[in-house]
Amino acid sequence: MPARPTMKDVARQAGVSTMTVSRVVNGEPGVMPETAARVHRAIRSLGYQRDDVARQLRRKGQLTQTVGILLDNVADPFMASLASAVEDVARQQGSVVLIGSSRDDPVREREVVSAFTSRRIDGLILIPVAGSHRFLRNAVATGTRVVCADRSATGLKTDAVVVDNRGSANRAIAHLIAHGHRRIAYLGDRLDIWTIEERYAGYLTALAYAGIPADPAIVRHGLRLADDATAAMTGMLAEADPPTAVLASNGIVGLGVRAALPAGTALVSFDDFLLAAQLDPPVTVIAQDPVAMGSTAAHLLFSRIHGDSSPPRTVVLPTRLVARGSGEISGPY
Amino acid sequence: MPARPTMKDVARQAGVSTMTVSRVVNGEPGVMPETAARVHRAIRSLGYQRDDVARQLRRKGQLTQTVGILLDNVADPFMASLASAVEDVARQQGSVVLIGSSRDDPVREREVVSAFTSRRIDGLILIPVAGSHRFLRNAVATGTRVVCADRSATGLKTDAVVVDNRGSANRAIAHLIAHGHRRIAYLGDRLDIWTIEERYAGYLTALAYAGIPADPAIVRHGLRLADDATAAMTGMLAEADPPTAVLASNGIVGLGVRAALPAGTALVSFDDFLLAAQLDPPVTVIAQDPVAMGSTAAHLLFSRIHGDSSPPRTVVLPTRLVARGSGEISGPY
DNA sequence: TTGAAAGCGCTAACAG
DNA sequence: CTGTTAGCGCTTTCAA
Repeated sequence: MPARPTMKDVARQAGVSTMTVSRVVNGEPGVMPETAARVHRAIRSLGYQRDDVARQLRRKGQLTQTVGILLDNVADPFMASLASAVEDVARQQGSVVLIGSSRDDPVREREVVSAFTSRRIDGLILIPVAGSHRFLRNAVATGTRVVCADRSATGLKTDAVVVDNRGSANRAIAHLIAHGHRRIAYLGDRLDIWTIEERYAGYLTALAYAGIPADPAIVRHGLRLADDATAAMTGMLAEADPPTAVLASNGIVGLGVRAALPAGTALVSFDDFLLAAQLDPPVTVIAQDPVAMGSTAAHLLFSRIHGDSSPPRTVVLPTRLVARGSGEISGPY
Repeated sequence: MPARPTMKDVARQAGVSTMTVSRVVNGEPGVMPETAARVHRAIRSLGYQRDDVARQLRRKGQLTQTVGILLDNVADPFMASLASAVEDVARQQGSVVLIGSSRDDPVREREVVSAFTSRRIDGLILIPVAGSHRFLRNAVATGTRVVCADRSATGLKTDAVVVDNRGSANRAIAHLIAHGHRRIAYLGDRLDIWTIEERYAGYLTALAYAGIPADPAIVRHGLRLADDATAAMTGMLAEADPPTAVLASNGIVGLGVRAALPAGTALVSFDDFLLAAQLDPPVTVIAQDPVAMGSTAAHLLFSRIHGDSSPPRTVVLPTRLVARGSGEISGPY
C-alpha cells in the first residue's frame, strides 16, 4: 500500500517549498501562475489530497468543520428525516456530520458524545435521552456548542427546538371529547422520555378539564415496539369496559395499536406516518415536521458556532392535528 | 471562552512530564499508582480530554477510527435502517461514523467523498449513484477501503453487498403470471440506477420467458416521488387496455401506485414498508433486509481495514417474496 | 513572489 | 518508573 503523499512530496516533485504548495492548495493569492501550474501538475500526478487532520492541528482556535448529531435511533423515520435536514444545512455550511445513536442508553450517549468531542466537533445536535446532561458542561465550557432537538436536556441550559407536546396532546383529546368520546385510552412509550411525559400530562389535563376521571385500567406505559403496543391494546380490549378512542404517544405505538384496533374505535397518534392516509379507516395524527425541526436546530447551531452568544433560546414549532376520521367523526355509538 | 486544556496544562498541574500524562490518559502500564492518581486529579480539575485530532497525526499509519457512509438520502427508511446497522457495527469496533447524502447527484457524491477522505477515514460504505467511480481509485490506492452496498460501482473493483434484483423481479413476475395475469405493467424509478435497471431487466426476461410481448404503453420510468407514481398510474389506467397487475421498482413508487390502484388490480412492490400488511388489500412485496445489508457491508469493511486483502467479493443477500394477496391470488378476472 | 523556521498536541523511540 | 528529544503534516510568522 503506497503511503499517502504529503505536501513535502508535492513540493519536491514541483521543485518548490511546502509553503508554496500550501498556498496553491488553499487557493491563496501571491503565487505566480507558472509556479501554481507546476504545483498543480505535481498534485495530480501524485494524487495528493490535503490532510485536514494535520491542518486542523495547526490552525488552532479554528473550526474543524465537523458537527455531530446524536439521536435515539437513526432507523426511526422521524429521526432519519431530522438527521437528513441537519446534514443538508451542514453541507451548505461546509461541514461534515458525525452521526451516532444512543438507543436511549445514557451510557452509550456519554460514550458517543465523548468520541465526538475528542475529535473536536464544532457543535452537536442532541436528542437527549432521559437523565442528567451535566456531563456536557465541560464540553460546552470549552467551546462545543450544543442544540437540543425534539426533547430538552436536564441539568444544562442549551438552545432547544421542540414542539408543544403537552398542548398538542391536550388538543387531540379535546377533539375526541368534542366528538362524544369519554372513554379514551392512552398507550405510550417510556414515561421518562421528556416528550412522552409531556404528552401524557396533556392527556390527563384534557380529561380533567372535561371532568372525566382518568382510569388507570386504560393507560399503558413503557411500550417500546409496535408489537408491545399491539399486545397491550389487545389485552385492554379483552377487559371490561374497553375504550372507544385511543391516544398513541408516538408513531411506533400508533402503528402497533392500529393492528389491534376494532372497526369504529377512534385512534389519534403522535407522528404522521407514511400510508396513514391510505389505511381504511385512516388514522388521525398529530403531525410534527422533522425536517423543520432539524433545519431549525442546525441553523441555530451554526449561528452559535459563528459567534452568536445571546442567552439560550427554546424554539417551539407548531404541530398539526390532521383529522382523518379514524372513527372519531361518527362518535362512539 | 476558556481554551481547551492540553496535556501540557495537565502535566504542569500534576508536576509531571507530558509523557507521563500521555501514559495515564491511554491507560498504559508502568506508572506508579500514586503518580497516576495525581494526574487523574489534574485531569478532572481541568476538564481535560485527549485531542484525537493531534493524536491521529502522530500515530501515523494508524487508523483514525472513523468510517464514512455515503448514501442516497438518509431520510429514506431503507437507507436509514442500513445506516443504523453500519453504525452499530462501527461502534462495536470503536469507530465513529461520518454520514453524507448524495441525493443521486454525482457532483455532490464526489464532494462528500473528498471531504471524508481528507479527514483520513479508514473506510467508506458507499451506495453509489449512477456514473463512473474511477475517481475513487486514488483514495483506494492510498488506503481507504471501500465497500459498496445495495448497488455496485462502475469503473472500480470493490467489495459489494447486494441482492439479486434481476432474479427477484423475475420471480415476482412469474408469480403474477402463475396467477393468470398477462397484462402486467412496470412503474419504476430512474433507469440509470443500477438496481432499477436490474429489476426492469428481470421484468422483461420473465415476460419473454412466458411468451408475453412487452408493451411500452404500460411501462413508465423515471418516477422519483410517490406523487409521480400516482400520476403515472392514474394516466395509465385512463388509457385503453389497462394492466391487471403492476410491478413497482421500489417502495416509494409502490406507495404512489397503491394510492391510484383500483380494487382487484394486483400490486407487487420492491421493498417492504411499514403498514404494507395493514392495507386492505395488502401489498405483496419483494422484501429486502437493510439491516443485514448494512451489517454485512460493515463487517466486510472492517475485515478489510484490519488487513484482509483477498480479492474483492460480492455478497448476494436473499430477498423474500411476501405474497400478501394484493389481487393476484384471485386472478385478473 | 517565495522560503525558512517554529510549533500546533500528541506519541514513538530512546535514555536515564 | 519517568523524562527528553524528535517529528507527524500542516500553517503561521517573518525574512529574503
